[in-house]
Parts: sequence; structure tokens; C-alpha cells
Amino acid sequence: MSGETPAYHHGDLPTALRAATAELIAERGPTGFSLREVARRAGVSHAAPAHHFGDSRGLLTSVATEGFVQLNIAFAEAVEGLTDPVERLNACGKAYVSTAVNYPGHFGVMCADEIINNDEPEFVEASVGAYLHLLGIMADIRDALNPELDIEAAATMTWSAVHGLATLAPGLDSVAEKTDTKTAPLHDLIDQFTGMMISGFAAR
Amino acid sequence: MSGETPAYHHGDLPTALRAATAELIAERGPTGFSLREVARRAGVSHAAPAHHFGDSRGLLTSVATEGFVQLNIAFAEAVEGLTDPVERLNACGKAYVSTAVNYPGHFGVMCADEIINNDEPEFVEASVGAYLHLLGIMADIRDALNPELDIEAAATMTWSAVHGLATLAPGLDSVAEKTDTKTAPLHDLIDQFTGMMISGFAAR
DNA sequence: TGTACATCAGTGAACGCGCGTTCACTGATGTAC
DNA sequence: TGTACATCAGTGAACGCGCGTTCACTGATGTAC
Repeated sequence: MSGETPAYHHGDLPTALRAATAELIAERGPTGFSLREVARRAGVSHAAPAHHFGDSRGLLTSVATEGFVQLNIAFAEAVEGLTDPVERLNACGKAYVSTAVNYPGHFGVMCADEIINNDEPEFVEASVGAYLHLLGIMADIRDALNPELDIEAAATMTWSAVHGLATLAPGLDSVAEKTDTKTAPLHDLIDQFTGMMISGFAAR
Repeated sequence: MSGETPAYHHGDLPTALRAATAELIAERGPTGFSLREVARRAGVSHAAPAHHFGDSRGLLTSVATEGFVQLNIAFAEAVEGLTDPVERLNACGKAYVSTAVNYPGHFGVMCADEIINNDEPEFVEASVGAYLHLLGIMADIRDALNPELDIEAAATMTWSAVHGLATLAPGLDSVAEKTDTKTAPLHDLIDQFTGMMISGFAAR
């Protein structure tokens, strides 16, 4: 009656496969991904994924897209109720890093252009959407603080900076050990970071 | 008499293998790497690399190490003759991005902890050396501008920011196309970037 | 409510392939005397 | 200078393996009447 015996039909296999993929990549990096291992983890025959994603690039692209969708959700939640553009930028910076930390498997694949179909419409929509969100905030900052702000440059810099932080975050402790230094909590770094970016944008 | 017929002994196979590896990874990313393809490109039997690097992780680690060595050289050249710590930080930021852009294959592997032996002594020495170089500059900046500067945090932020810029640099144009925006030249971005970081460090 | 049939989701066997690693080998180089 | 021998660098055949993809299939679900 309950879910004791596994049903022939899975229920929501696409979701399960994306989850297994993200988990696998989080563990072993993109290099460690294989379609068969993903199927194994999802408890399903290795031919099953083809029914939903075509080939392995299709599955990876779907995971990358899900990552960007998740990022957009995180952005939306982060800015909710905030009117001050500076606060909104700060909140989005944190949301970005949090998303990267919470979804390391997705994050590892979102910018891996060699292994996904980065011209697939859904992927383009989600990834461009995230960028445009940031650009919108920058435009508000320009209007509020400094009419001469180059918002594309500012967006690129902010994205890069936060992306770097998100990328290196997992390794920070290991470097700290080797050099006998202590690392500040990630949250504080982001605060300082966006603080500096913003005074930089305002100053010009 | 000249190098018409390929000699049985290569001359400097380790170097040739590292070069082939970097080229391959630059083309196809870490996912596209294979020992046999590297041997093929170096014009050598696929069993040859084992004599010099043991296994494929050994080769990749060697490439990553070479990348950090190259980075240290670039740092040293960049700061040559510069006494002002602010100028030195700026120069190193540019050197970092330049190295990433000039050695994309090396760069793609330097932080890929899952596929290299990141506790190999030579690798540790080179990578930690680069970090300590940055930390040294930060200490100078602290002494010159702001005695309360948290140099570890500052170094982490700077490294992250520049790393993000270096990582995303190749993709910037593609995003710009999709969103119909123009991108500022990379060099200008770095200038604005380090400028902001430094005023941020000085301000506190 | 019941039956027939189409559609959909997952199976498991089969394929061919490129891979990393091993191993006995051979060709070239360097060194001892 | 010449010879013997050790060492080193690269070969090519062989191995077993996990992979992605394909294909005819079967089990489950949904729908028309």
C-alpha cells in the first residue's frame, strides 16, 4: 500500500535524475559525472534517462538551468521588501554565494560551457534573467547614487567578485591551514565586499 | 642531420606533455582531458607519460604546479621596480588575469582539487607562494594606509574578485551578445576593480 | 462500470569504443675501465 | 680510443573496464466508447 515495493513508474524521474546529478557533481566534480552512475543513484536502469533528456548533455543542461532558476528565486526572495538599492545589491550578493554553497553540484555546471548546451532556450532565459536582475539593481544604484555609473561594468565586476568568492569558498579553509592564517566567516567577507563595491560605485 | 626523422628519445618529453595537456584542456575543458589524447598530440606512445608522471593525476598536478610557478613569475615581473604597495597590488591583479588568459589550460586545472594531488610538495609550495605574495602586498598596504586592515580578509577578497574576473572573462562577450550590452575592456575593469578594493581597504 | 487500445515510462541485453594501466621489449645514451 | 655493460626513454600489444547509445521489449497508465 505504501511505497514498499518500488513502482515501475517512478513518479518524477526527471527531478530525481537532476538531484542525483547534482549530488554526484558536488562529490566528484564535473569530471566525475557519468550517466550510468546517475541512473544507479536514482535506482533506475541506465537507459531510462534518455527518455527524458535525450543524452547526457541534455541532463547536464537541465541541471544548469535548474541552478539558474534557483538563483533567480533566491534573488527574488532576497530583495523582497527591500527598497534601498544598496541593500538589495548586498542581499543579492549573499543570495548568490548562498546558492552556490547550497547547490554546489548545480553551481559546478552552470558556467561549464563545454559540457552543456548553453544555447538551449530555457537555459538562456534563466541565465540571462539572473544577469538582467543584477543589471536592474545596478541601474537603480546609478539613479540613486551616481548618474555616471557604467552599469554593465559594475554588474560584471560584482558578478565576477561574488562568483570568485563562491568558487573559492570551499577551498578557503584548506589554504588557511597551509598558511597558518585564519579566515573570516564568509558572510562577513561578503558584507565587506559589497560595501566596498558600493562605495566604489558611488565615489566615482 | 637536422630533426627530420623523429629521434627515439624526445629531448624534453615532460615539457611537451605538459604543453599538450594545457592545450587540450584549453580546448575542451578538464572534462575533455585524456592521457591517450595528450600522448597523441605529443607524438608519442600512450604508455610514455607513465615514465615521467606515473599516472594521469601526476601529469595534471604537474601542469597545475607549472601554472602557479608561472603565476609567481608574473607576479615578480609585475611588481618589479614598483615601490608603492597600491601600484603593486594593481599590477598583480592584472598579472593574475593575464596569466589566466594566457594560460587557460593551466588555469583550468590549478583550482580543480578533485583531479590533482593538491598535497604534493611542489604544488603546495608554488600555490602557497602565490598566496603569500599577495598577503605580503596586503601587509604593506595595511602599513601604508590603514593599520586596522584585516589582511587575510583583504587578500581573500582580492583573490576571489580577480579570480572571478579571470574565470568569467572568456564568457563575457557571449553574455554581452545575448543581452545586447557592451562590455568594457578587461583591462579597464581590473583598474576600476583594484581601485575600488583599495579605497575600500583604506577607508575603513 | 467494463473493455479495448493507444500512449507513455522503464527494462535489460547488446554494441562498439576509448580509456588507464601493465609488461616484456628495444633502441639510445652514458659510464667504467 | 675502444669495448662492455648499466641505465634510461619510449614502444606496442594486451588486459579489463565503464562508458554512452540503441533497440526490441514489457509493464503501467490513461482514454474512448
